[in-house]
Amino acid sequence: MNQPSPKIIERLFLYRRCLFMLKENEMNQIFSHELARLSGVSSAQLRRDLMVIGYSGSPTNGYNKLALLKALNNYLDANEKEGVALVGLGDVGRAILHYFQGRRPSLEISAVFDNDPQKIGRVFSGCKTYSVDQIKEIVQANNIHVGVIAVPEQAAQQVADELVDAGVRGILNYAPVRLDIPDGVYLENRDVLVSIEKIAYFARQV
Amino acid sequence: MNQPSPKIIERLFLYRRCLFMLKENEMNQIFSHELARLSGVSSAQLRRDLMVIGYSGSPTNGYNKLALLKALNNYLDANEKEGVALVGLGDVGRAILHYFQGRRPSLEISAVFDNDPQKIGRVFSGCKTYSVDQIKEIVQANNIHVGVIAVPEQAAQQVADELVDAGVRGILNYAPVRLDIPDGVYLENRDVLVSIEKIAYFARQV
DNA sequence: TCATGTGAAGACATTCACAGCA
DNA sequence: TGCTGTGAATGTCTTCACATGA
Repeated sequence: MNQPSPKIIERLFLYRRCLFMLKENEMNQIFSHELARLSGVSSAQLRRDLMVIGYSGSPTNGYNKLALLKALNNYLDANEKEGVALVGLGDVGRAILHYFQGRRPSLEISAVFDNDPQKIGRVFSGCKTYSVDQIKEIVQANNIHVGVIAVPEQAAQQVADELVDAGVRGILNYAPVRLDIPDGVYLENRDVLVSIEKIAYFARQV
Repeated sequence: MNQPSPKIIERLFLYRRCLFMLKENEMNQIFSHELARLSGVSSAQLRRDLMVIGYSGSPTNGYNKLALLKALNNYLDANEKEGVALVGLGDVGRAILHYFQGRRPSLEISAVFDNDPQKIGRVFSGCKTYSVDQIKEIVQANNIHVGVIAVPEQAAQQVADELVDAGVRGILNYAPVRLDIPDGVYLENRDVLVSIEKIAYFARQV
């Protein structure tokens, strides 16, 4: 099969999280409509999505939770631990760092960059802070392929260029600018301003 | 025309922001391919999207920036100023508050809620903090229809229920849980963990 | 009987391609 | 000529509906 779409991948991560939250329960089987309900999707969509990971349930008993979880882990996670570079330690950067660190065994923020001399050299949430001038050096030395941009809009494009130059292949951008990124680098934008405006727009419609 | 899709609305907000950034330039006309380039979409898509706001450009000169901006404002903004309720003043809540406040003339965070007695009653970024027990009272008194949830996952569903009960019609959820929300309330989820996992997944693909 | 897996249909989104106009 | 606005075509995503098997 071709590369599954970002939408499918996102839902697979979501199913995994929902399954994970249930792991404690005594029952170790779950039906597609149950997991679908927890995830907020239709059961047809859940079953269709699961086709891509090649795990099959039983028509009588549904899915085995642990086996499904294992299949999802196997499909979604890297073999070795992966590092993430976080650029910008303002409110947004700090929020991401505190929230993210330690949540996923196979993924960690392994370098943080800022241009505030007060912060450079210090350790936050177990993660050392470097100058933004060192992006290329540190990202390459640590073999990092994922970057999160949480700097003000004026600095975002330059940071993106440096990350890409250093070999980063996926970028999550919280700065409210459209980044110019070469093909082959996966980019998603998370603009709080646009998000809230959009919610407000739809809240207004009858 | 029917209600345009969330995707189209989001891009309209994006076009507006790109136009706004250009406002200073001396030229007051812009071609679809120029604005499309800045926004990172195809010119065909830009033109198609603009159909919904009913603004027409000229084949010779393209679009008039100010007229287009005005048409977008008219289409996207409410007539009166709208209030937003922010629940949770941890790292995420603070980041949103600092970033958002004062950016849009027609939209402001007009009430903040938290359960930390140290914060209740204080004013942050011009915005008074209330106890989460007061959600219904304050949201209704201020005629708020948009809520942003930035509380830990355990508290999120209850906060959502209270917001909906108070009359909120659009929710932006930063807590890493799937919320159960009645039809008619517009919901979007922004889960940092899933976002980064997804980026890492695609960064890994050749 | 009831849930899975999946071909086929349907809904939705994007792109193509061209008429019409200055 | 070169751009806009848009019908038609293409592509993608979601749902339907049913054969299959326990």
